[in-house]
Amino acid sequence: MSKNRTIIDIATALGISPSTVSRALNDHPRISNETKEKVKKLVFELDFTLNPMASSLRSNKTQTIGMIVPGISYYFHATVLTVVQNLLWKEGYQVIICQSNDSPEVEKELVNTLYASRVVGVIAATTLRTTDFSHYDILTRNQIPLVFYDRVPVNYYPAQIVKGDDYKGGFEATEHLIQLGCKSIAHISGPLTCNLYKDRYAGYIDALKKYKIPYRQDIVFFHELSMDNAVESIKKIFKMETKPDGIFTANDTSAIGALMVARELGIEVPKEFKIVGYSNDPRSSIISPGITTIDQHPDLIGQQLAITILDLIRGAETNLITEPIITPITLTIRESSKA
Amino acid sequence: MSKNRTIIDIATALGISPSTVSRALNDHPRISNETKEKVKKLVFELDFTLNPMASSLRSNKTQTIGMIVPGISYYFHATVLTVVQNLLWKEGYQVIICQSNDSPEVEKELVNTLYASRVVGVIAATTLRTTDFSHYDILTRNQIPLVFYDRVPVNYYPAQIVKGDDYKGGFEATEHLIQLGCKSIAHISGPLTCNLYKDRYAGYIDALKKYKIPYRQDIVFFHELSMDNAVESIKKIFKMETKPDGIFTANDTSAIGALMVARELGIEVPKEFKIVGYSNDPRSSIISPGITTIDQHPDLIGQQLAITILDLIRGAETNLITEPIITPITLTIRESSKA
DNA sequence: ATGAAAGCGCTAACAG
DNA sequence: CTGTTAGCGCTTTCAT
Repeated sequence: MSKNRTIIDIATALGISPSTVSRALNDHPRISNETKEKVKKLVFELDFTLNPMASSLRSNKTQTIGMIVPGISYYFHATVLTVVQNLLWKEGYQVIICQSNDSPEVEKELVNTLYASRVVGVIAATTLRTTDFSHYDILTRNQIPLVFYDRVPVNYYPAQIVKGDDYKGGFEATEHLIQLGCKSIAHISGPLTCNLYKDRYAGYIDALKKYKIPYRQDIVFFHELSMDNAVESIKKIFKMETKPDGIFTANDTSAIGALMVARELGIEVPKEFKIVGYSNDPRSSIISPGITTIDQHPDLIGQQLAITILDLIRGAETNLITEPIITPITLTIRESSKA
Repeated sequence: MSKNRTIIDIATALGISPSTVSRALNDHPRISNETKEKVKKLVFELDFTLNPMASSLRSNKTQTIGMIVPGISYYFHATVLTVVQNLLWKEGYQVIICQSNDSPEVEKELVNTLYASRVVGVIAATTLRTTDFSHYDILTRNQIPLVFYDRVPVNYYPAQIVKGDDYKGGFEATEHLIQLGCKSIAHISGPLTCNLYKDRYAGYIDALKKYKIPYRQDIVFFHELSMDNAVESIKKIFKMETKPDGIFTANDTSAIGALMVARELGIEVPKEFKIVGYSNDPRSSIISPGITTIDQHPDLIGQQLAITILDLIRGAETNLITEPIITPITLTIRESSKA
């Protein structure tokens, strides 16, 4: 194991002091350009890098940003992660990705570990069932910038929020079905404790109101958005006397479930029954008929997250938390909702 | 910002020395159980955690493992990452995930940065075009455990390898088509510089040989496995005088492409043309007809990776590199290859 | 614009 | 089994 070089090696080689080398490397203003260049040249030649542990220990600051997601492999989060990680890496930050596996207990532990690791910022999508956010207090209390995205606190919490326009998504999905002539539109929603479903549901309701379509409680479902649950609900729908002629589901898995049940029962989509999902999961474009869905543009959300956390970290003195940042959505029309 | 507690606070509160606290916390063998418990109790009560920077600086060891992947959002890698990250986290390691975006230059930079970060181990899937692996030397030269998976060095390189059984996958896919009665089987492969495609291709060849099916150069394609490339190749196939009656593609995207072209041209799958893909991408089960494919069990690969890197890290003194570890694959039969 | 000196919080010899 | 003493490599006063 070749012993690592230190700042002292650079200093002695150049006949200057370690502090000067340190300052040169950190672009300290009161160091002559001449010295800076001299130092940087040698550092480059020797392929020297500062020991990040030593820097962090001394300055009590890391270059690490924590990111908490329910799971890496969900399409939406994977895409957000990809963008965030790439952008922050370019800015010299390590991103440490943590998975809550949708467990509030694990989430709590993750926050503590991230805090103990002295991260300089945290980006988090909470679990579906997190209603108490006090385990994040340790961050806010210590002025560690915190940005929530996607699944965010429903009530006030002193952290920045970045999220897709779920209300608009719900509204446009429903309006689209109405404009296609649907008279009775079912809805599969997740639990209303989660902002995502609350907002999409609100959009659904308001679209119905706008077009004076009566709300039918018997065709609106609230449950975890798994395939099994979806299939069960859809089957109920198709057994009703007055069947709905369309459905808006709060995720694409449920929409796929709806399509499968319809196929099984010989109900023609979109002719007899129209479907709109949510998220633009890759599967929704592959299945036939393709499923109309709301694209949340996870890449845009990722970009916004990177920008936001960097702003907060760099301007940490001033309190920069603003109103929630809402990113746009796009209704993506496919065969499942053609006229 | 509440000042963080140190080991000294614990020591003075308990009337012992900081080194004893340190040793107790690190489960040093020559510390009395009594003292250990006393220390751990207080540490628990105060919610104290060691400053990882200080520990790392002093011991010149981190608790960080680097992982290099082409991209987080590829289904296969996302699944592997999920498992690896969860398992290593449980063992007290941070995983720092890096994306090469399939660029050898970026990959090189990542290795250097990980080395500079004093990671204690690296897990890597190289880019499709990495043929020179010398940028990994900095790790092996400094005895930092290195495990390649999926895309691995084709020639000898002194690092552990974990990979799916690509040869067998290629063989079984092809044999399956033959047993279904196919007389002429096309193949879409990636570049043979990459072990994945080399091995799958070798399996294809050997299955043909075993069943005495002549190799037709005009129906075997080597190119990047994108949808566009696949569509182009398949169109060529269907224009031929003697059309093949089946195809084995080295990934699922190409298989989906094949299915789409067939659908467009009114060629019935599986009746006239049978398709087998590779990877068991979620899309392959959703599309209709469902696509027969080779499941690589990314979760098993992830488990094996976690076990392997931990072994290497913990037994770093002895050189533990073994022959490549080959994980099993499973032929997953769907409608695209029914008799 | 630069240097000298102190010390971040911890672990590891070296004692005993 | 435990305490004492040195640093790990860097940044940051405080000097000049």
